Amino acid sequence: MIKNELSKPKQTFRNLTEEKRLRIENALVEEFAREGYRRASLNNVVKSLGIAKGSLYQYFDNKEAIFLFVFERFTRLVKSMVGKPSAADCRPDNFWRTVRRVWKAGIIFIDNYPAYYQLYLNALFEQDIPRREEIISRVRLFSMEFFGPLAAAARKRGGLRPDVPVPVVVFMIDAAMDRFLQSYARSYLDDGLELAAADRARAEAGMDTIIEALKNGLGGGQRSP
Amino acid sequence: MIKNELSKPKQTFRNLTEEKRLRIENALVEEFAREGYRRASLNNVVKSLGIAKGSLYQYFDNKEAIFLFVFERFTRLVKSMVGKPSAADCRPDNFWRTVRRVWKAGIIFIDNYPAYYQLYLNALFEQDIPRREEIISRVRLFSMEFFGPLAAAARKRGGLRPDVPVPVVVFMIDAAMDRFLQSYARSYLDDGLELAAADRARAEAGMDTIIEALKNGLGGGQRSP
DNA sequence: TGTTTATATGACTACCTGGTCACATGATAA
DNA sequence: TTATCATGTGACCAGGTAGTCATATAAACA
Repeated sequence: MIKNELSKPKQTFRNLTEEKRLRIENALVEEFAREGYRRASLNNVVKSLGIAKGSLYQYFDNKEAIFLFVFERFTRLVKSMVGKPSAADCRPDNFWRTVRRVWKAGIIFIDNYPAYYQLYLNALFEQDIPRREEIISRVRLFSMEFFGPLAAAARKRGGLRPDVPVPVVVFMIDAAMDRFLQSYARSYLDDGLELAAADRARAEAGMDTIIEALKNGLGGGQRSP
Repeated sequence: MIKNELSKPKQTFRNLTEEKRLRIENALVEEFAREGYRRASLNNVVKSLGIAKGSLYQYFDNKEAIFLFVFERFTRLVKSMVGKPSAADCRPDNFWRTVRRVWKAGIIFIDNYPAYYQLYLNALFEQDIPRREEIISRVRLFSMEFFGPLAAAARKRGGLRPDVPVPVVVFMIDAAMDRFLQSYARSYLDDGLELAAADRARAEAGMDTIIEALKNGLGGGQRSP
């Protein structure tokens, strides 16, 4: 995860009272989440906030800077919720427990910040997003950076199959987790798991089934040599 | 998969020569693939085609109808490439071979029709797409309809673990396949598998590793009871 | 030939966008 | 009080959009 700031609001913005700043930040997230980057309308935002268009440009340089600022808040939120691997996470025999912990953090994140999650989905698949590759890999690399070393350690200790390369392990966990969370967040993507209702208990049960299946495989009794 | 047509072009369009019709269809796919639905510009399309704006509206009712028409062509293409389960596909001990066949069909589809695949990705994640839920579930349900019965049969015969429900089996295969194909199609989504180069041979090798891992699990030697 | 019917055209409308700028407001300092 | 400076304002601009419609063209038919 690169430390550099993506975008800095003007001093004027930082001088605002926290209340007003948060009101503006929230309105911006909501708009970008609902409409994506390109279609998001700053006219809309200022209208809903009851401030003048010019004010927004006293706070930020342009639309791109606004988007990057909002996206950076998303990555900060994710990092603060998932954190770095703890000492317990690093014990190789805790590997699947750690997977479960991070996965659950994802569920909680969506419950707490649905708009920010939607913002991320939009960034993932919309074209012409400013510095798109950079901001997406900030999030995607996070997964590899987090799970990669843990998986490598677990594999060395025999907790993971030696014939599956670490990148494939991370890929599969990430793919299952991502798709699961997308289904959880957006009902019509639901694939028959019926997570739509956003019933946290049911979601966790589904998650556990999937993690077990990742660990033990889908195949029948006999293992290949 | 519902049979109803999503959108019908006007008679005028159907009266065109095949050459002109295809030229127009291709230009439309390219535009929607590159820009998504909302930002796609019909002005752009007619300019690049060298026809008049009015002509487009002689062929279709409006932008929505145009998009739905193009998307329907995508679903038709997918269906024609994957087809229905063959007799061989239905043999329970051929389950993983069938997974491999469909997965490979996905790779070939992306190689042959990259714009159509991009169109699908846009539809997946853009907001305010006409009849979005309907058209997405048309594609997603396809996976369940195709693999569901095969998985159920394989599970009954002991080819799949009895403690993993069929929807979970389909979910995991679909999630891995989808994410793999997304990485294959779009380099910056690559998660360390290095499929970016679109090297078909390497892609198939990666696919095989993932399928094996789906089948046998990521966990170490010992199985849970 | 003249007449009807189908298709092609592009100027036009109403509306939206991001961004600008001359000016208004209010607070602080001299 | 007056002067200075940060902040707030909204009319305005250039440029884009989807969609319309009167008119031109061409083809088919009488």
